[in-house]
Amino acid sequence: MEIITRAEEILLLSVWKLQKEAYGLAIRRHASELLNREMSVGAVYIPLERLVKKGHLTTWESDPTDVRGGRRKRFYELTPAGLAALHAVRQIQQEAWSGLPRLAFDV
Amino acid sequence: MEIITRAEEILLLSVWKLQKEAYGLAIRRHASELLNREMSVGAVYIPLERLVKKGHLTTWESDPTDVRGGRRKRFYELTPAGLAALHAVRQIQQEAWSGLPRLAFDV
DNA sequence: CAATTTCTTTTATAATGTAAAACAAATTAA
DNA sequence: TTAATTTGTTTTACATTATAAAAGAAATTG
Repeated sequence: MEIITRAEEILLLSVWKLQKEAYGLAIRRHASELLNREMSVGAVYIPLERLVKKGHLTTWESDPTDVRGGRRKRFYELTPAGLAALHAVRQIQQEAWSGLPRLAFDV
Repeated sequence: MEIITRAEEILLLSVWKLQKEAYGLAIRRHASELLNREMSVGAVYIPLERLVKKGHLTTWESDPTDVRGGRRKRFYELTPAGLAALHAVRQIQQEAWSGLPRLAFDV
């Protein structure tokens, strides 16, 4: 199991969280909130495409909506492989954060 | 607060966990166990130096020990800034993993 | 003193992350 | 009906990070 990067983790979780509203700019907004800083456009679309190529996401294009400027969107959805990658990284996190001794300056 | 990468997180946590035995090869062994794969030598020493430069670790050289081949080691220790960076990333993780809806294929 | 072991540093390259610009298509307003 | 505005994606160019592999260094053992 190839371990995903933090950016990939945040993007996969954003797709998961947004459910039927998981398209580029919405994902960017949600991930930016999680990280407490504005992600650039490229920092979202490029990793998203990589995740599709890796099989962690599926993608498709919608029809335009009738809101002002509402052009066609590219939606994303988590695959079982993407979910497995998230579970794998979650497990590593929990292991890494367990059994830590006290620190001199933390007591 | 600049968010650390996953590799940096794993290395900082390894230093924390190893306490007085936190030197290059021992860190490599511990981090490799956490990740379930052998990290290359460069994948450890180069990020460690970066973490020192960023102020997340301090470092010093020991005297040689008297085991076979036991030459001088370079030790590392977590700084308060390094601890703060770990707490920051931990908080982001927990936020990102909360409130996730059920998935069709996970139910 | 040659071989072996432990350990760090360096080098070269691949992969990832990011900002900024360009492009596209829709609605609104003049 | 066309210029401006809005929403959205794609592309480009570059910086940073990750990694393997090789080299270098210093210790003990036979």
